[in-house]
Amino acid sequence: MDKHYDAKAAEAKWYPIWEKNGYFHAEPGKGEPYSVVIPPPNVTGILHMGHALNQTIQDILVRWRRMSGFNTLWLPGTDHAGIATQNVVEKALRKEGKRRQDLGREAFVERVWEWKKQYGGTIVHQQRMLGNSTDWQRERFTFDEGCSKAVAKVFTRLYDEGLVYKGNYIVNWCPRCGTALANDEVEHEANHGHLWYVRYPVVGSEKGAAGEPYKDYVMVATTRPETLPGDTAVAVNPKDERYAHLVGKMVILPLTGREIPVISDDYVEKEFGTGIVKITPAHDPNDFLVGKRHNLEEINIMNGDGTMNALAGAKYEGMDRFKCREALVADLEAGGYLDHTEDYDNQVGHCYRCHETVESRLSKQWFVKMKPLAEPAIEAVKSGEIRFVPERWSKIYFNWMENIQDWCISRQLWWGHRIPAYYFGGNTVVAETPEAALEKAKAIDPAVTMADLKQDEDVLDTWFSSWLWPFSTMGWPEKTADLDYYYPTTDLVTAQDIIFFWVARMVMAGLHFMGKPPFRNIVIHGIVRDAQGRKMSKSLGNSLDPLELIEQYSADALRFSIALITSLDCDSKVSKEKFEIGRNFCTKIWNAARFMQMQEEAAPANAEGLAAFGNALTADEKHILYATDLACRKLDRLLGEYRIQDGALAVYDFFWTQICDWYVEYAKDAPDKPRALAILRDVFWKALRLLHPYMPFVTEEVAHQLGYLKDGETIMLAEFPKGYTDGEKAAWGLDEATYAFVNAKREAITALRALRAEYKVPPATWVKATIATDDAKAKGEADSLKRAMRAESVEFVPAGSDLAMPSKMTAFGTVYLSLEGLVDKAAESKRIALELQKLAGFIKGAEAKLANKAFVENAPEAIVAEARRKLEENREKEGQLRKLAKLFA
RNA sequence: GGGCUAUUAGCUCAGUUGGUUAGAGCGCUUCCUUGACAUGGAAGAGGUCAGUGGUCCGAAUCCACUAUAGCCCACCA
Repeated sequence: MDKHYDAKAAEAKWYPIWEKNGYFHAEPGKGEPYSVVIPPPNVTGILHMGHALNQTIQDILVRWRRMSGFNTLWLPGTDHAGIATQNVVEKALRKEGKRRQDLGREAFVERVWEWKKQYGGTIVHQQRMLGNSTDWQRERFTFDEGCSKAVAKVFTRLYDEGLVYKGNYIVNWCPRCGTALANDEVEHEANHGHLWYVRYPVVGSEKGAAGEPYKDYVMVATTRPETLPGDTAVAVNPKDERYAHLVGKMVILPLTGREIPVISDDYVEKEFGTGIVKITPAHDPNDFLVGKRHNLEEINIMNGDGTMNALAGAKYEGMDRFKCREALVADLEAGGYLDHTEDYDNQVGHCYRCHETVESRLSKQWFVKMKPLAEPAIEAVKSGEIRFVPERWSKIYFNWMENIQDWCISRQLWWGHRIPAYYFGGNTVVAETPEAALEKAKAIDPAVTMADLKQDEDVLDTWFSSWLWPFSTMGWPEKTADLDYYYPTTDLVTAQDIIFFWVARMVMAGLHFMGKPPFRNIVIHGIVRDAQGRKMSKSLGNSLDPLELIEQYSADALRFSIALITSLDCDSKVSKEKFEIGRNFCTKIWNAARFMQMQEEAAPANAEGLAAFGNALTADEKHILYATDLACRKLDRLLGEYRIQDGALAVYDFFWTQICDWYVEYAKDAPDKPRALAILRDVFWKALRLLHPYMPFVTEEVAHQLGYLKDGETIMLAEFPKGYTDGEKAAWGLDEATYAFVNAKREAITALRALRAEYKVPPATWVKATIATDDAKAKGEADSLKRAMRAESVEFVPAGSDLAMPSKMTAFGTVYLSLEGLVDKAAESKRIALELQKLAGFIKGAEAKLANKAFVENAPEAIVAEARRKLEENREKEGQLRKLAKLFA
């Protein structure tokens, strides 16, 4: 083996082998299925830390299950991402000085497909760098033929069921993207604006003095004066006595002369502003509802691009909405209608894609009725059929589901699934294909031809295809073996920010169209943040690029470090240094492997293997076997509970501390080296397989280097270690007591090393150690202790012996270090005094505890006994120290 | 306004049915380069577990309140 591990070479070598040999590929049929669909990244996307986190978790679970014998499918793919992708291509067009309108719809869509062909593979390539064991033969795209079929089918079916409808509705509208947005595509941000107080004269009021043109008026407060020309009423609260006399009267809309009524509605809050609100049904969602209740006219005064139209008045027509605001305010002031202006902070909606201020706009859109879909989705989580991990997310899910709003699904874009609704002569038909639509149309009017049918211009919200992902990717609406076998999927792993966008809707779609939930467990992880806890973003420039990290530290290092900092309960803060942990661990694994190989070359491992050893093993050998057994069981349990981080920590500690720090040190000078190495060989192979889900590349490379695997074999498909059988454990004499005995022995070794350090005895100096114990087994460890302690002698004296030497108490016995060298008496005396003080504090506490009747009577016996033992021990220690203090006095 | 979460060592975090003197990694201090590994080894310093009150023999852990921070939902023109 080379002195240094070449991660880059190993990673470049193994991934293509895995892929080519079909190790990622799953076939329905045998065994127990385990399936996961990947949250499809945007086809325009590049791999960021969020993906790295998300996919590392999935790959760990998937590799673990696959090795554990499950028939495992991890299904990859990408999302066509309507707005995002269209924006990217439009941007490219702009560089050529063209707009999409110049190309026309068909040519533009063609152009987007070309873009996809050329650049759409970026993220998919990057996912391979991470080591994702996704079944690439099943790679899907939300806009591919099959998924598109599923979308058309779903739309048609919902329409037939009356769950899809087209309605005049107030929607969030992005003037820059030129499309409606769903509620959750709008981000609210703080805005420093103004509140303008405007007088609306009561009809019939007399002209007043200058600056106050009418004597009788109502005053409204508004943040959006530019919508004034669209007002069709002013409203007061029905309980507001101040204005009761006005209700039913008419007022004059300033600058237009139009007369509008004063109405009363609960929506108005008495305390806010003047307690009088202008009602603009076409430009505000609340006003829209008020307008519906009071049968008010809806006057749309704005164009789709954010400019004013003719209904705003000739003067403002064509003006941008913000320009218009300024102009209108100036005119109100000039006309004496503006009373005063206040600063006012509120929240304003912005487009989540392009950040433009969102407009409320009246338009015809398609909607899905969500209530009937939500009810079974709530039930599925309540009943436990679907489980959130961590469980608390279900609360947030319920909260949303129970207050669900209809989903606006039409988008005024060109890139996406075109709505399968066709119009002719005032009729609408909805069908999966144009042919089917024509047939339906003919049933209404036999004379209709294809040329008469006009398909709806809009496309569907991207999430309208994503919500079908778990089954559309498996071939639905066809009946397929995949669906039969792999649906419902087992785990869905995603971040909290798309619970509503995606997860909740998948649950609804799965239950509605498949009659089964799309997945059993929803695993929600945190977001990756920077060292200061800020979200990673391009504009802040605080993003870490996973590809750079792979370049610098290796994919295994990235994966392991991510796993180690991943907590499902909170967001993860990362900085570059964190990835050194993973890299260092890779190096450690490599070096340990080198050590084993070198040792084996010098003294070949016992070839007969572990079975031949019977009950002749040393305590240290039993200990490592026992620890290995524990590690296997522990990791299996932790992964089953989605405790990726705890698992990483457990396997890290097992490998580094148990194997490298202790067992390898033991094996160097083991009494029966071939046997010790044979054990190491077995333990190491188990460790590699435990590590494989976290660090697939280095484990594969080392497994081959060490000859665990031949060419053409892979650790990916090796059995995940289960620990040793009861039979093996009995034959070798593994038990808890021996395990504890060796832990105690290590404690003694550590104690002696600590004594050396405290008394400044150089590590190379041979010392004399004494241990006070009556345990006959302990005495049998003398040789091994000598080596570990670098002691020329280890003597045993009866427990309770009282030697005038520095000592430490351990579970193994009291360890004494004979001081032959020189010691700074004054410093020692001071240090001992301090320690005595500490001890006295503890003894006092422990005595009080044991004097407490309630404790002695109520606490479990073992706890009380332990407390007694501890107290005794510390009293003894105190005595020792006092003696030492005299020695140094 | 409604909901959720967090607060443990200088930093990032464990601590899952309440039970030894609260742990890990990084950082810091001291010592160690005769080969598995300095991307390493040995030892060490560092915490009244945000605060107050309560339940209990016993609380980082359970309850209440307070403070601070963060997230989500809904928004008052």
